[in-house]
Amino acid sequence: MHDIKLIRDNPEAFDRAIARRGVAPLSANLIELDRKRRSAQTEFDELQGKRNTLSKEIGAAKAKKDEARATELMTEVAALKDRLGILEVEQKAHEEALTDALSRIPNLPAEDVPDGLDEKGNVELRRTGAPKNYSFKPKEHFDLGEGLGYMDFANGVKLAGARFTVVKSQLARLERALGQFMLDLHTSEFGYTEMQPPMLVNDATAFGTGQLPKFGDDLFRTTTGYWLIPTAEVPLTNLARDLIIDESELPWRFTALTACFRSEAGAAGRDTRGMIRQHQFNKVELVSIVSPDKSVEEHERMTEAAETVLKRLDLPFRTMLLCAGDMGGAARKTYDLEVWLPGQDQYREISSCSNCGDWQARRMNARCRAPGEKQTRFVHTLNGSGLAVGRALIAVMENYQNEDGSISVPDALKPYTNGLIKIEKVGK
RNA sequence: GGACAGGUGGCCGAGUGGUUUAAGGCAGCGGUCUUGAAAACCGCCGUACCUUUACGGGUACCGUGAGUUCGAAUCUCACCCUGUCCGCCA
Repeated sequence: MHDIKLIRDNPEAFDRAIARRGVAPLSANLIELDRKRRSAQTEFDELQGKRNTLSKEIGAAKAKKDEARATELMTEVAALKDRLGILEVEQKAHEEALTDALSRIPNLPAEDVPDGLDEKGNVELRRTGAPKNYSFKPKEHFDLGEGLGYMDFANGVKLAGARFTVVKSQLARLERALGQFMLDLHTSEFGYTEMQPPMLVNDATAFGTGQLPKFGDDLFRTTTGYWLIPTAEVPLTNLARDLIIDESELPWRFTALTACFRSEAGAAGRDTRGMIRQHQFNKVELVSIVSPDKSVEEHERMTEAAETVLKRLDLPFRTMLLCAGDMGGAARKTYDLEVWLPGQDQYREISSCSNCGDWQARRMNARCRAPGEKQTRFVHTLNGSGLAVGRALIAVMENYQNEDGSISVPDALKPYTNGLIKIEKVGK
């Protein structure tokens, strides 16, 4: 959500900024809508004030038993009614139109975000860790998983449909270990508080983080009107909704391991094999709520927390700075972490860390106040995957595979696997 | 799911159509007093929007939305939420 006052003051700058995201100029329309809204409201307020005064006089006249005077005043007020009704409807209509228009515009890119319309414009910032040399041709995760008998795509289809998988036995154990490891890291070393939020949310919550009104098609919805969360960012960020938080309490840092549900409406045909793109997957999410002057440094800190997961797992990755056209609508600036997948012979996204500035905070009406100050300010919100657990499982499988199709357990996960150090086919 | 009771400012709580401009209290902030503190006393003490160069002025908000009325925290309707009991249930 954008601040109409800012647009009013800097219309050209606003149009230039949204142009970087491929959006046509909007400021002239918005300003006109705002002008109409304000003119209706001003007149409405004045008339309403007049009515309130007269109504009070009616009360006074009746108290004095001056019925003649009261009747006279009542006809005077009655004359205001029609105009008042028209103005109220007009004001509300303009306000709704303005809010709706503003809520559909993506966030403005930060100044240090590069130009570009799609992923080709992203900038590689650094590479960490080097891909291993394999003395054999590394397999993709689905071949490894099926070879071990621990990744069952047929039963995923049987139980649910395409883009669902049943993970079994030692591999399920490994996935659980990954989640525990990540949560422990973020809570004990980076100060995040572990949460178990609802995985079904209402309209207001889905609106707050920006899924609604534009992207409802990407979500699953229950027949009772709940939305299945596409990421724990949605419930965790909305914890700040409708609050005025004392700035001495900030930052708030939350983490959660939840299932995430995505309809993948626009991804037909992409990544159809394997577990890369599922309707349901587990993810450890990081969310920070900070005062407005702290979000830039918090963004770096959060990205470091996500990178640390990959470093501890000794998985090679690169850090990308997304260009203006490739970011999600809520973000001002986004870093993607892409993990090396030797089976696929390429880097694949495993984390995305975004600074949303005040864009979500305005939608949620999430504010803060410095001690002793009267003025409230919108908080800044940040979210990042730390990491996508399903994809981390894939990355471990492909990077730690052995020639015989078994998978070594990374050192960092050994405390979580109850003695299991190698995943291999057991029994029949 | 059924029955009943509720939802008022940061918190408690009064308020069933018009001097209510939401009483009073607590907490908080400032002041007087005090070596300092406490107590006492005095004052301040919500959010947003519109308007104004400014000082200021105005409007809305008593769970949400609609309605009745010249006028609604108060009356009507719908919905949401909370509590208690019953039923069901991990």
